[in-house]
Amino acid sequence: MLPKQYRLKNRSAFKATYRVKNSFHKGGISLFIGILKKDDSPTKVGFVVSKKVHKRAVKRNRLKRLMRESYRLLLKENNLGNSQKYLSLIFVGTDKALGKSFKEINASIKKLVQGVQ
RNA sequence: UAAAGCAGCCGGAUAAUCGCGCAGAAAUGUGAGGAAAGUCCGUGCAUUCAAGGACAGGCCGCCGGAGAAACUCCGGACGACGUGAGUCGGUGGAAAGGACCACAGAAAUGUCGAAUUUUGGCUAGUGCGCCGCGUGAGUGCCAUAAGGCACGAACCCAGCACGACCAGGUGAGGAAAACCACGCUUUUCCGAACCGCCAAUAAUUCGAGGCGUUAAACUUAACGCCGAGACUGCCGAUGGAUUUUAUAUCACAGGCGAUGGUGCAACGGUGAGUUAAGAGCUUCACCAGUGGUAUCGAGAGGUAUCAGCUAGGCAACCCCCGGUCGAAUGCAAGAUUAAAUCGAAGGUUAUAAAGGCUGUCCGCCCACUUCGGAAAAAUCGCUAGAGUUUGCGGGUAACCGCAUUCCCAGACAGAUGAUUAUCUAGAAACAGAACACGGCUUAUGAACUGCUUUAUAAA
RNA sequence: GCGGAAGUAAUUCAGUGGUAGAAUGCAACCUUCCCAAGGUUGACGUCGCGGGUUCGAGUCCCGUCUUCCGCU
Repeated sequence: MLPKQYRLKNRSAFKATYRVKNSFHKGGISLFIGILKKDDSPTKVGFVVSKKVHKRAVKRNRLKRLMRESYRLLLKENNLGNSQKYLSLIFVGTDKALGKSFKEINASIKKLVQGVQ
């Protein structure tokens, strides 16, 4: 789990990020990007796995934790590239990403983050 | 030894690195389950409403006990299944009444028709088909890893038209819509009441049919009664006919419904007696049910005996009986603080309308009431409880009592994770708290333990 | 978290405890010089799954799985 200042909270913040309609897809994971930053506050991140992806909470939590852990490691290495210019990011997991190992998830997240212009 | 039955145990461990929630000033402590699941029952807790009355309605259903309660648990009774250990059971009433019992069968619980009373009903259907980010076989194109895009029969379907026939018609009054027309207008819908028709049930009456008795005298009358009942079935006592006068024959009257057959089920069953053959025979014996009595048991019920009553199934269809339930909404309940507040409709004299009294009606209440939209922050509720561990006592048990010990998640885009190595078993199943608790149901990996039964072998 | 509905042929839908149906699609044949349309015939079903009640269950009762919808 990330520290609180990096977390995207609040329903309206999620709505605003989706409304920008700037998204990339890779390996069953979608990345939604919000608007550009104006001040120095840290980039906030949300992780979403819908109930439609799988019925069981354990499988959904597993995917969310893997995505979160992968992002945390990249943040720690300071290897996030241009993505830190934006105010908010949302990673959405789909049924294709379900059941994949940490290595595969990590590769997808890395490509997504470094592909941001 | 093998195969079964019942019960129990466990729900990964260790190390390194990088992380998260909560508490705390910090050090540090602590952090998913046996089912946290399904939401199938039952509680607590919270808010709103409840003058009163009537009627509906839900749930439960062998007996005793436990429990806050329960579609809960324990012990027992009875029934069913199993060689057995055991397992399963929504298990009151069919003699208050109604419905249903296909096919087969003579017949499925009782003749047929009409009238009156009562109750219910009085259009089915066919064709064309709006809308729709509704469902969508199939087809085409692009990509060929997944897939994406387009077309799309048919169905659902607002509505429109036609409308057979087994009977519908008149219509006070009310509502909505339309207008060069504002009307004693037109159209559509609802509809009290009346007339008529159809169906059903019960009661009564009448008729038809059948049987018996009596009378007349040869097909009628009077009185009484009425569940049906196949077969070239069985019988031929009684009455009759025939002529061969008999121990005969008769698709004659009549007697019988045993037997055969149908079916899930045929009016308790089996055997004897009686008889012309038989039976439903106030005949006898045994078995089953039912009722009475005695006795054992706390009771469900068991046993014995007498009566001689015999009653189809279905209540997991309606119903009856007994018991029980204030209703609604669920912690996103709700409380406090702060901030913000737009539109539409009806009423504002009274009535009406709308709203409330949270199943319905009567009855009562109200003067600001209803509906829709937008925006949503913090704190509390929130976890010490029908609690956990161990021991003793009571009880067959469920469970209860006393003592002792411990404090053991509390989030709000939502914590308990990732990687590597070793081990059990080269790969650990099912599965993640969201107010709490008691049950039920379902999912689930590997290894192990105890008791019991049956079979086989040996001593 | 709470509440409601559905599951029947390849598809969309009927179905009063008693032999599972309709339309479209599919297959074969007829018709035509050929195709379409039309006509005739046929295959299509564990009534989501598992128990129970009943002589008999798609229908009644219980459990379970899946899908969809609504409230917040």
